[in-house]
This record gives sequence, C-alpha cells and structure tokens, in this order.
Amino acid sequence: MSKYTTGEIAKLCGVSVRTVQYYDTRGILVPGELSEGGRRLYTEADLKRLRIICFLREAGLPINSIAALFAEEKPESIISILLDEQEKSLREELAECRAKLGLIEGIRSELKEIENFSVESIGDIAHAMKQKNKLKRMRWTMVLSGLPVSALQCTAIVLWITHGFWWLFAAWACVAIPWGIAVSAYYFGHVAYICPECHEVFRPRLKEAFWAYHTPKMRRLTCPTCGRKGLCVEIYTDKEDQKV
Amino acid sequence: MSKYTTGEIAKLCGVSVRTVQYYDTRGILVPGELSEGGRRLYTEADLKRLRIICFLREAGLPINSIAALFAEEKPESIISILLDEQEKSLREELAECRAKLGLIEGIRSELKEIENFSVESIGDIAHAMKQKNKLKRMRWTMVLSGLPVSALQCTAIVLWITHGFWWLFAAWACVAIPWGIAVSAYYFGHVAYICPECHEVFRPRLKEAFWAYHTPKMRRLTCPTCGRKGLCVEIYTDKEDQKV
DNA sequence: TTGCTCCTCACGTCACGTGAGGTGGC
DNA sequence: TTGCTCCTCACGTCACGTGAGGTGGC
Repeated sequence: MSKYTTGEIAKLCGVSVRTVQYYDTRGILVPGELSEGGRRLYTEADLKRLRIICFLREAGLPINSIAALFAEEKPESIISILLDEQEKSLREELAECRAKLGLIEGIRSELKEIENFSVESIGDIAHAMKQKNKLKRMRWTMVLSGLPVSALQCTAIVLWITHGFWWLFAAWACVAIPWGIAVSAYYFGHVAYICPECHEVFRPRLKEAFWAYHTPKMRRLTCPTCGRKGLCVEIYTDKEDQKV
Repeated sequence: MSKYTTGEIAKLCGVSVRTVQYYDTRGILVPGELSEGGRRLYTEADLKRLRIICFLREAGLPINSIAALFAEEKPESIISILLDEQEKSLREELAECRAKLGLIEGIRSELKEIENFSVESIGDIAHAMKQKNKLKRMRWTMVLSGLPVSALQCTAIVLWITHGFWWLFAAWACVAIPWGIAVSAYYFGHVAYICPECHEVFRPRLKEAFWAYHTPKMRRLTCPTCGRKGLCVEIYTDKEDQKV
C-alpha cells in the first residue's frame, strides 16, 4: 500500500496543503497514520475520500453536511435531504444575485438622466426606483381612463363635420375640461419632484406644474427650498409621504 | 432639527442597531453628535446617508466601495467603475451557482441508477459525471462512423433480393466483421467499469464485455478484484488512467 | 424605582489563506 | 549540509449576530 504525504494528496486532488490540514481538524479526512516525526500519512482510501469531499464541495455542500454524510451509517437516508437543502439555498442565492443585478441595471439607467451627480443623487435614484412601478401603474391608469374621453371627442368632431352637430362637441367640452382639471389635480397630488441641487422632495403648485416643459421622466420646476429652476425627476408619493 | 437615536434611525431604515453601530466603526456613518452620556445622535443628513448606504448594500456593494464613494470628491468618476466591478462579481457568482445546481442535478440523476448506495458510490458518481461528456462524444462518433457501414449493408441486402447479387453482401461481410471487431476493441479500450461492491475501476476482457447483457449506462460484468458479478456503471477512461 | 434603550468588548460565522517560527526527511 | 516539505499556532477575510455586563434616560 502506497502512502501519500499532505503535499502529494493535495496535489492529486488539486487543493492546497492548508485545505487538507483543515479537513483533518474538521474531522472529515483524518490521515490513516502519522509518521514518527508527526507528519500525516494518507492511504489510498484517504485519497478516494478526499476526491469525494472535493466533489461534494464543488457542488457547494458545507463541511458539516459532508461530515454528517460520512458519519451516517445509512448515507442514502440523508443524501437526498442534503441535496435538497443545498439546492434550495442555491436557488435563493440565485434569486438574490438576480435582484442585485436588476438594481445595478436600474441605477445605471437612472444615472444617465442626472446632470449634477453627487452622492446625494444616489438617494434620489433609490427613491425613484422604489416608486417606479407605482408611478408607472398610475400613469397607465390615467392613460386608460382617458381613452373613452378621447373616443367621445373624436365622435363629437366627426358628427360636427358630417352632420353639423356642433352642440355635441360643446357638450363634450363642458364635461371634458373639468374632468381634465380634476385628473391633473389628482395626478399632481400623487407625484412629487426631487430638486437636483438640494435633493429635497417637493410638490409644485398645480399651475406651474401644468404648463411646465417636461419629458416623460422630468419636469422643469422651481425648487421651493433652494429656489433653483431646472429639470426635476418625477417620483410617486404615497399618502404617508404626503404628511412630510 | 430633529435628532435620531441609534434605535430610531435603525428602525427607519429597517436595519439592526448593531448594523448602525458597525457602520460607525467602519467610518461610513459617523453620528453628527454624541450625547453627554456617550450616546450616538444622528441628524437628518445622517438619515439620508444611511438610506443611501442601505440602498447600495441591497445592490451588494461592499462597505469599502461605499466608503470610497463617500470619500471621493468627484463620486461620478468612480460610481460606474464600482457598478461594473459589482456586476462582474455578481455574474461570476451567478455562473458558480448555476454550475453547482447542475452538479446537484447530475448527482440526483446518477443516484437513481445505484442499487447499493454507500459514501464510496459518490466517488463513482463523480467519476462518471466528469467523463460523461467524453463518453457521450465517443458513443456518437461510433454511431456516426457506423452509418455508412449500415448503408452499405442495406444496399447489399436490397441488391441481393432484387438482383440476386449475393456476392455483394458476402463482400460487405468480409469487410464489416473485422471492422466491427476493431471498433469494439477500440471502444472497450476506452471505457472501464466500476464495481458497485468494491468501487474498483476495472477493464473487462473483450470477450466477456462483448456478449454481456447491458443497458445504455451499465453492463453485467465480473469484478476482477472482488469477484462479484453484476451491473457495473460504464465510464470513459483517458490514456492517463490506462496506466493505472 | 423600573423597564427600555444604548454602550463597549469580545467571540462566532465559513472555509480556508497567509505569514511566523520551527522541524522532519531526502 | 542544504533545500524542500511539513508542522502548529494565530490572525485575517466579510458584514454583521449574539450574548455579557454595565449604564443612560424617560
């Protein structure tokens, strides 16, 4: 029977000497023999065992699980449990990784919008990203609720042209204009803006916001805190935030 | 200006008191003030800062990177570098997770084949899985190289039946039988079997292997080490292994 | 005075990596 | 005798969690 030293067995399995020693202290690979000088001597069986350990470690099984597997007299009774546990934790890790990557992508795309970047801007980005879905949902609700109104408008105009029913359009306008004002008030009651200068969250006066130049994500407003006028990122605000 | 205690600011950001204290010792969230009794008092700016820290930590950025970001006077110069680094390491982690999950799936499917499971069987599984692709590739090579021979056989049989050219089939047989023996010899020269009893890797005699009952993955053979006759898992062996 | 919160050590987590200082074995 | 390998401490990694034992503040 050939014997292996720590370095030899480590090399054969592609691990470090320290790792082999560590597996000894953890009790999962105790050398079959010690030399007179106190050096570890491993047998052929130890080599096979180390190969098994390395393989299970490649699959990410913790040392404790491997130890439990070797300790068990009927290993088939726990191997599938251990594999299930490991699979579960790997799937969780996978989901976390994906979530983090998603956040990073989000930060990158928000970063492009920002002109005067500072660390505080990261707070604005966080705020915008957290409320992004709610903001999107509200915008879609507004657009969809506007569809029947637009449909009525088209009908009224067509009937005006084809039949001269001008009073139908007038009636539409009497309903639609207050409706539009109400919707705008509702909208601006649920969004707020972040000043790119002082990073304060504020709600503008309806009149200024209504006529202001804007892009899908931003609106040119005057910050009530620092007085700066510029493009401010639009965010959604919950009712709780409104107290602030 | 309102002041927050450690517990208050922790609750507002959904982290533990210990975490807030830890961020102080790491220097990324030093309280603006200390009370006479030595208690940490945080300002509104500190709260914003903690929110930023929590957000970046959600994306998995290490404390050191966050510290570097706060220390930098021009944070925009390093933010994208930090994001790139983090994305890279997340993608690596993702790949590792997937590899581990793949291994676990592999172990599960190999586990089904095994009758007398013991810890040593895991070594057999590892061996089988590592060489699986090579084994598959060799099998495909054999099947594909066999196609023209089979085509010739069909042609010969058809011509024998339709035109009575029996000598064509005879000629085919003269070539195909030695060819078949050569291919088998090559095949059994590159595979080996694992005894389910003593887990030794062995190469059977060609004559026994050729006629033995087998499934796609196993073959009924006699182990030269322990003498047991039973279904043995087939594995691929490299030339290096052949020396052993 | 009594809970509650906060304080600072200091150890534990996980699987090793990395020296330091000493020694066995060819 | 000289390298090379191996040995055992013992600390470091990473972001906190978890007591222990003491104290501030309402």
